Amino acid sequence: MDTRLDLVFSALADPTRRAILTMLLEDDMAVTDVALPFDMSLAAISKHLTILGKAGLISQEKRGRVKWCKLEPDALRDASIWMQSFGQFEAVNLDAFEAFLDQELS
Amino acid sequence: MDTRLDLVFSALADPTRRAILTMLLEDDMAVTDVALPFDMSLAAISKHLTILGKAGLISQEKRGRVKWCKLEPDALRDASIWMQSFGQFEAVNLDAFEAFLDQELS
DNA sequence: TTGATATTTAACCATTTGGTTGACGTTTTG
DNA sequence: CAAAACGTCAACCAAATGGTTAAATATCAA
Repeated sequence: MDTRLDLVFSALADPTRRAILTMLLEDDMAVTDVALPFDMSLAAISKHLTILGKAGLISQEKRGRVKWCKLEPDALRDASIWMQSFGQFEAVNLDAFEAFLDQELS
Repeated sequence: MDTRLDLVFSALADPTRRAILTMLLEDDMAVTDVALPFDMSLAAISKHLTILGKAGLISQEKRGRVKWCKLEPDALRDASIWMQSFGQFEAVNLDAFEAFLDQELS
């Protein structure tokens, strides 16, 4: 019986899934388009999206034959709060965020 | 080749390991004492501590026959930044975000 | 020195994970 | 209608994960 926190952290533990979330930061996307930049089958991406969905990190809505994926950043809140309890982290460092984005997108 | 972020998030994905970190929030502990509240062998706890150590979330120092475990909250910083960024900039598109960054950094 | 305490290592096991391919059901398009 | 596009499902596979027990290695105490 996984808790929500288990699901969120293990979803985030995979670099492909983090890359997907980063892509969705920009805009909602169809499954096929999400899969495009990855050297991996569509079925594999579909599985990753299911995992992200079960963790609550994205939602998926089917319109016609296209299934749209949408980031649900609220799901990160509990996990973020959990982590902050461990440290006196300063407010988000934007330089660091930019550096991470670059890294994730490369 | 795991990145640091992979290691941190997958370390956090296990409830036993999160519980260990919570215990260490209070004080440094010996391995045996860490293991005490868990219904699990000492060897299993030892493995969990190794995983936490490789993620940089704890450090271990041996004094005599006792190995002390110490929380290293700095390791959470990058992961925390990564997560907070999603929560904070949910609706942003990258163009707007970059414009915001330019303004912020000038 | 002998024995107890602290911890890791090795071998093993079941389950989960992350990937593949191919077949399948829908929806759109020609 | 027939064909293409979108996405999932099922079966399979190798590797990783999380646990076990038993043996091994240090260190401390009597």
